[in-house]
Amino acid sequence: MGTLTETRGYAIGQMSKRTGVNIETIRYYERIGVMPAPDRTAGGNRQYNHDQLKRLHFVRRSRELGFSLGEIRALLEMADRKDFTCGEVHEMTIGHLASVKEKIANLKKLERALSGMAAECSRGDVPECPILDTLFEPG
Amino acid sequence: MGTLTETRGYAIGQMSKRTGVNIETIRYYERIGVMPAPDRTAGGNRQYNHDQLKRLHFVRRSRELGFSLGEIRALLEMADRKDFTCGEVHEMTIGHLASVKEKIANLKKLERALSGMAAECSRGDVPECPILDTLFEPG
DNA sequence: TCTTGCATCTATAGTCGCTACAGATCGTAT
DNA sequence: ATACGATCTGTAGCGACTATAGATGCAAGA
Repeated sequence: MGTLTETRGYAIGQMSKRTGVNIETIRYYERIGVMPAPDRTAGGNRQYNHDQLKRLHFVRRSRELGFSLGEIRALLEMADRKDFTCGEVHEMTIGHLASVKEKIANLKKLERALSGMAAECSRGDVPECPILDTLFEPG
Repeated sequence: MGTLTETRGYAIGQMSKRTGVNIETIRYYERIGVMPAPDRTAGGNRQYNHDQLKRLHFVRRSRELGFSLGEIRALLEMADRKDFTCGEVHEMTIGHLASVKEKIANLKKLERALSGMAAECSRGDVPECPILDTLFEPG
């Protein structure tokens, strides 16, 4: 039965496979306090429970969305204490969205600059290149 | 006259002001071999020449365009040896451009996901939030 | 029961690109 | 001569992991 599996919990490798988070990274999350210290087997191996699995999913999904571990810690602390409001979470999300938009804008500038440089390049076999020339310019 | 200034070279602070690169960062570039070890005054202060100023400009502009220090080192080595061709530089630029485009695409995905989550949020004073719910989901 | 062999353990160092100290010395203007 | 800012070295910290070494744990087969 699944019940037995549940009471035994998940080994770190199981957690890794289920969430896609690297084993080393899971231990790292524990070290920095993003994940709690789990139970241990008699021999000292980590044994996670279902809540901890959900928590690790949360961390991974948030990281994928570009939240920093600091932001994730803040979100998790609110969720742990249950003292958050939906408005607070919304605010954090909007703030993060703004920084994502800014990053996109900056990268688009880069994209234009790189395309421009590449377009002016003859791609020839010659040892002179407008790209390098541009980069050596002071302005 | 400017000639005197030129023979004396630039102190690290001058380099920093002219290029916008932090003093600590200039020393860091020297440590990792991106910038050469400059001459020193009798007392041991760094004295840069005009070529080194140009080189630092190159590094800064390339960093602004998102090239890694590894890529910059490669470009500089080619330029130093003068054994590069325009086509090689073009190739590196195009490769970098591709990774910039990829980053933009990924960030746009994030942007959509974050906007979607924020839109479903009531922003209320209630301690329940569809954003957190979404993040806790396994999928 | 023993052995094989993968999984996991701890601790430490490395990555990238800086940035921030502390405490000493240099250089220059008055 | 002195004051003061600039620069010096060396080291440690950041964020978010990743990699390694060497020692164990654990489960399954003979």
